[in-house]
Amino acid sequence: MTTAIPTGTAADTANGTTAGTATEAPAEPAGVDRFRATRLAAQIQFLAARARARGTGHANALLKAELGLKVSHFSVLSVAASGTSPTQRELSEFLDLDPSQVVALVDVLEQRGLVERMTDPKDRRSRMIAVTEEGHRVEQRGYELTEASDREVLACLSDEEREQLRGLLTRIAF
Amino acid sequence: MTTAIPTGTAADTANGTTAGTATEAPAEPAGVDRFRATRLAAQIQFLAARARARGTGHANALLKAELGLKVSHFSVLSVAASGTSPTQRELSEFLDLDPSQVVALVDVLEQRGLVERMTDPKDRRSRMIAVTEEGHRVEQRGYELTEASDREVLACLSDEEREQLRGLLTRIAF
DNA sequence: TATTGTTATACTCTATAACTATA
DNA sequence: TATAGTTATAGAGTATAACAATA
Repeated sequence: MTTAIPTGTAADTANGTTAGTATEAPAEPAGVDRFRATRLAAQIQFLAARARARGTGHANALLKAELGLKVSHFSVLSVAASGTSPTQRELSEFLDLDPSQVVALVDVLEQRGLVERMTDPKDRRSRMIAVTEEGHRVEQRGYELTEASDREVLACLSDEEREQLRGLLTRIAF
Repeated sequence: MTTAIPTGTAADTANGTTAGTATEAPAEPAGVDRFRATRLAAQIQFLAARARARGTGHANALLKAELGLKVSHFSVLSVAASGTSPTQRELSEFLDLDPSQVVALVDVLEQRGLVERMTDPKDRRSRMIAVTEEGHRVEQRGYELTEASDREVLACLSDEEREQLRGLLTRIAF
């Protein structure tokens, strides 16, 4: 929905002498692109927010279209499917979600038969989230979709640059 | 509020033989850190969302404490203060905000005397946002605060790495 | 007493539809 | 007719408080 950022903004090089409309001013970006020179637009915080918005929007669209899930659902499912038997409390802490949000997300996943709540025998207050076979299949497909989303949003970067970015973000995130 | 990510998680190297409590297992991260080995936690999309959440949370806290503003208010103010005389429509497009959101944000800024709405003489439907002297002072302070927030959140990176990150994110965001 | 999960609730953010004034 | 701004409103996302079961 909100992925309306027009592509091909700065890629209009190699124009040469094929000037159709008479726009010969050398360095005055058209339309809203002139704000890219703003000092706000150079702040990493601002850029990260934009990049995340694009990424989440794109991934949400892919996941919703094929699996009827959102990124938040997939996050819970993916951690649960990693063989670590997380409790809801742990999911809440690791994914920066409120415990009540985890309840709602697990409810959806459970209703679709993708996960099951199992009481932890070591602490009967806790619920360990186990993933069903179908859940593992959906998680696998969701992973492929989110990876494809990543590649598309980061298509302007080389493989090496993507790994650079992953490394830098990992150090910030943890 | 949500910036409760505990620091000093993986920095416990160089422990040698000073094992106080008998935890001699070589590679089993404690608590919630074991989920960092999840393949979800390696996705750039996931990492960017985390980094942004930390950054926005921190910047919001600083801005609210000293200026009573949020990042979204500062974004509008900062673009308006850049000498580009943006209209609300342009702010909406560049900042990925709904036009109705821009109305509310400009309302707040105007009520505090930081900006003024001026009808564009070339198109009397549009409102150009002009920044007052006080608005420029607040924007300057807000910029310093958000820069400080950036530096603190990115403290784990060297200056060179920060510029690398800025460059990569710029290409993704635009 | 403290904690996990749960429910209900409120608050914020975001998106939509209808209206006005201009074009 | 179409667009900029405005208003009201609905929906999603997020946070808070109270409760039951368990520690």
